[in-house]
Amino acid sequence: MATISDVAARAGVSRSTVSRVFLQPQVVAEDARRRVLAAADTLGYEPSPVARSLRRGRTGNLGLVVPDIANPFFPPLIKAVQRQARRHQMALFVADSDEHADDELALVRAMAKQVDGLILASPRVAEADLRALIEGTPTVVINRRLEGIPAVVTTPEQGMTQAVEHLAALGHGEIVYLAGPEQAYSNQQRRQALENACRLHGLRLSELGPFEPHFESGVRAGDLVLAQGGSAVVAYNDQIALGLLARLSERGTRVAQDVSVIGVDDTWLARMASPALTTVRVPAGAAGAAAVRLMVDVLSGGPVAGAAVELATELIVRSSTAAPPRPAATA
Amino acid sequence: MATISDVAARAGVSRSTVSRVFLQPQVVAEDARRRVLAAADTLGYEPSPVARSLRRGRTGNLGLVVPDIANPFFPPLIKAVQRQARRHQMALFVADSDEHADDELALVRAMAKQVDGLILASPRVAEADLRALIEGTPTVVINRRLEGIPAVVTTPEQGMTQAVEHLAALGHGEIVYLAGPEQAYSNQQRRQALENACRLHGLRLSELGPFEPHFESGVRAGDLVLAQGGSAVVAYNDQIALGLLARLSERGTRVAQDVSVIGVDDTWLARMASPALTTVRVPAGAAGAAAVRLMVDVLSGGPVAGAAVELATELIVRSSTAAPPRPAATA
DNA sequence: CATATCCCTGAAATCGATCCCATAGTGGTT
DNA sequence: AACCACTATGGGATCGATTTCAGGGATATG
Repeated sequence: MATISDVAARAGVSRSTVSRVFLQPQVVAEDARRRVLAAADTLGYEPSPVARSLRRGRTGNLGLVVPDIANPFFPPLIKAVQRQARRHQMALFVADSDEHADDELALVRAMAKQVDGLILASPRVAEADLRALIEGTPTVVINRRLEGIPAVVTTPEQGMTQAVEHLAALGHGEIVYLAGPEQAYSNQQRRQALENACRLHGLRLSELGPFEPHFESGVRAGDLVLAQGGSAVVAYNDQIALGLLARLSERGTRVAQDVSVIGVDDTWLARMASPALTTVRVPAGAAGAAAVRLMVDVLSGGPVAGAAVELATELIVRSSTAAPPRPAATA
Repeated sequence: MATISDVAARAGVSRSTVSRVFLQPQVVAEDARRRVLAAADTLGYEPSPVARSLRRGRTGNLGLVVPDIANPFFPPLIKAVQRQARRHQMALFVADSDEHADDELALVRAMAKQVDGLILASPRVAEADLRALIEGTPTVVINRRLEGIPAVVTTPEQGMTQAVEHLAALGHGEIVYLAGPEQAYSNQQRRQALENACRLHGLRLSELGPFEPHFESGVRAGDLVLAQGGSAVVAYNDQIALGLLARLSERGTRVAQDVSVIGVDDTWLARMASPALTTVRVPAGAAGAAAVRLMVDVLSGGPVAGAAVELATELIVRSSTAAPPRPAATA
């Protein structure tokens, strides 16, 4: 690989000049600039990002840690982050923690020193560990609140309220919540929103779980729901809801007619399921983009220590919800 | 952030000694080692990966570029690569090219100099561009053959042959192939395998497309299939097949009974669809792991220039295939 | 006691760039 | 002619580590 010195020698200028040609072309004389570019071209020279990072103290890279790439909620978020990062001339490095706190820590540790900023989506790590680790690395979290750390959170209140109203309007009197991972911030948030809405509209709420946010968990939940009875189910996320849908169909229960099911996230799977899944849309892409914007503010020294961007959610009604089989106490 | 000099000063040793404590602890005297570790601990020192990379000429990072993280085929591959990389003490950086050749080039360019090796999954980039870009960066490709570049390819022959045999045995006399992106190596490979198998078993083969490998393409394909008629369809991948399934159901056509559908990839969606999708399993995880192993060989100077690992595929029969509605010419 | 051997340590060069500072040269102004 | 302002360039320190090489000191050997 050619270095800046090689180019300088070939172009008959100093290293400084070569450097300038790439950083502030305007200040270099037309003549010298052309010679440098020609030399760089024939030598196939490109500035070493590593050396540049060392000297500058910035890498131009952003890191993103997600709990599970296979969860269809995250790809749109990742894509949005990548697009937004590119817009600010930064490259994005993504890592997957496999829903595992230890791996998450290891990943954060590996990344922290190689990126200018770290975006953590739905981190599971214990707060103390996390704080210790990101000491010195600008960090933005998505879907978790940590005092003093800028965050983007989606607020389930609106969506969950709409969901409860929707079910109440259809005549349901009680709701079963299929809980997500106990330590997940989103789970606590969603449960709380659901509780509040139910209290407000006089619906009974029961809970099953916790479940890992996977399709298989939903399948397992299906049997529990059938055993316990219940006409309306709200799942922690679409994946669980879809597993539930599959299992209910398998066991001869008609989704919507017999049991109404609502998911959360509105991943593309919700649309493709049959029946199409009624779900609370969570703006994943918007959250990712907002996180990058926050990060940019942080990096440019903005006073955003505890800033939090809140993004609303909304219910998307499709075909997995309907009036309960035997009219409940509507009147 | 504390530097090696800070630690050295605090521990009362030279920078060399500090460095050695982290690289070859055995050669440092017990006493000095303890002092250094203590100093490092209180200062919260960790060697700067950037400086280390510059000096060593290696970053300890691997890069992986995939065409679409949202395609459920890739997450298992990504996870496998990440796991395998970790096993070799390397961190993995993932980037998504959005099925876009230009973006892919830009990503490769951004990554190339910051990683020790690059793994390109199903690259769409034109061969010449690619070769120019990876000049000087050890590269392994997955699902594409490029003379002289080590590769891991999945061979559709076995799976496609089994698929054709399966359909033929059920009594189908012709197959419609829903093609993937024209320039995709996998598409050419799969079409070819299908052609050969059809010729061998005397089935007629027709083709629709090309389609982008998305659910929506499959939906669109559904109408084309219905218009043209045909009792058996093989799609480029599961996503297209699932879109097809959804559309056929929507239009009142019963999958399996009226039209048999076979996908390729065996992503987890194939299992969850209803009816569950018969599909050709492509070992994504194994491919990822194999790619890392190849990469490690390359990096350790092994003579693997043109090496190619081939991974077989197999048909997984589920519920989307059945005998054609009116018995075809079986006897 | 002199010398060889082995361990441990530090000095200094190096990786490839950036960037501050000094200066040579040019042109304009009085 | 003297001076100023300004532009383009080069020299050299620097980022934070690794690594080679040489040497000091302790121990063993003759």
